[in-house]
Amino acid sequence: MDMKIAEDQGIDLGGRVKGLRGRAGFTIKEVAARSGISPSAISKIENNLLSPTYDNIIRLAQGLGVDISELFSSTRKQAPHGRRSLTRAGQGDYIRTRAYTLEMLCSDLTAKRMQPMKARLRAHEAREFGTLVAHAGEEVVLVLRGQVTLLTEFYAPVTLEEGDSVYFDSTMGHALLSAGSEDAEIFWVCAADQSLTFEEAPPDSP
Amino acid sequence: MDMKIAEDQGIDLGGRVKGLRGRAGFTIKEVAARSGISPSAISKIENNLLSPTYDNIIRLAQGLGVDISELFSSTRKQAPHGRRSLTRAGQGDYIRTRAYTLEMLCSDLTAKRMQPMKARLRAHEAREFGTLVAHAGEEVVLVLRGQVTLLTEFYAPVTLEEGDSVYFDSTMGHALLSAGSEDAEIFWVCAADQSLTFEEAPPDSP
DNA sequence: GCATCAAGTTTCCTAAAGGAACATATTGTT
DNA sequence: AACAATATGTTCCTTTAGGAAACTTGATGC
Repeated sequence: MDMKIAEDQGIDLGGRVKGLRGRAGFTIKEVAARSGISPSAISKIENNLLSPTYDNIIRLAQGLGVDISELFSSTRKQAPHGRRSLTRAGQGDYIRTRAYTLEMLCSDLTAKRMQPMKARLRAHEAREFGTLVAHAGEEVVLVLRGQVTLLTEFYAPVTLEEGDSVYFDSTMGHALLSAGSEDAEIFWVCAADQSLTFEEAPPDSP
Repeated sequence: MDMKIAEDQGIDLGGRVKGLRGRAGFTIKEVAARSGISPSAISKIENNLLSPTYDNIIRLAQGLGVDISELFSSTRKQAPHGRRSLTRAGQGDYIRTRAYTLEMLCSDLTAKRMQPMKARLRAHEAREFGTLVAHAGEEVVLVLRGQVTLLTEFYAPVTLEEGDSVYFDSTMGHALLSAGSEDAEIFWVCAADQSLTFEEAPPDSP
């Protein structure tokens, strides 16, 4: 008696493959011919008797004529429903970098889609900053106090006044400076691709 | 004499994993602990000596803290690189709903990962609001002016003062009210997963 | 210098992937 | 009903995935 695999993760690749194949109107043989995988292996995959390797996952997606993401939980891991985190003014976690003093907000929540911060911009000149920073994701900035200069790789510098907001792609090099004599303060939200989803991956031990 | 695999498809999973791991600052052992895969297997994967199975691909992505699509080349949702949008104070697009007056910011950019808004909360009583709203995504709120009451499905109401911020999962029913006598004003960022990267999957019909 | 510890690799072995051929549904045709 | 037809499942077997532990390699003490 063979044991089923992979279903214990709640993924059910087999059902997904069977569904995609059925919707496309292919037989197992056809998918086998189109993918280069043997019919027997495809049958086993559909019955969750076999966990295909990386190479065969790529071939299988080709054979089914679907995007690879269709073979993985397209319903992205649903974040925990119903979380809430409150940070009172000034009560965040402070981090001091070369150019910024950051107050990380709601940092008790992990695996967030966004990271909100307040920042004091201590740099007033571009040279204080060094090179522009670039990383995956997108950012929103609202000026809370003072004037802010936004430097970006592909645009001329622009100065923001209190209440102004800006949205930009952070894969583009960027830096924020105080434009006035005082340090400016901003509200800053970053959306990162790869939120640090620290999740245990415990095999269910019976 | 071992042969390399998978590279013949031009995918180079190993290099990709190595890059992702390096960027995240993990050691092989750390990824092993986070993923539940043995260090030796991860080493082999990085050197293209082993093609991981479906289950281990999922675990590996978890261990690296990245989305599965990061491990496949084809499925790169291309975010436009280098966009920037500026909205001066008061110059957003105004939308008036039953309980809010919203100023949509940076609305000239489409396919954003986040939607920033300013909102005036015109409702002062829960009954003015009706039922709680719930939708996919996560939200950040910063109180700019006045006092705000946040009603949520699973928590007791809480009152926020100026400068306070809150993060919550918007799949949980929620509503925002002005707690003081004046209408409160907030900065509001919503992250929705609208990343509908749907691709044609045309079977070559004979 | 040697000892030590950490990061990564290799070896050895077992358990699982996956192909070829066979076995069993399932469906249509007379 | 029997008989083809094809579609799917199973068995047997070889190759490969992947874990445990031994082995490099490199950096840091003493």
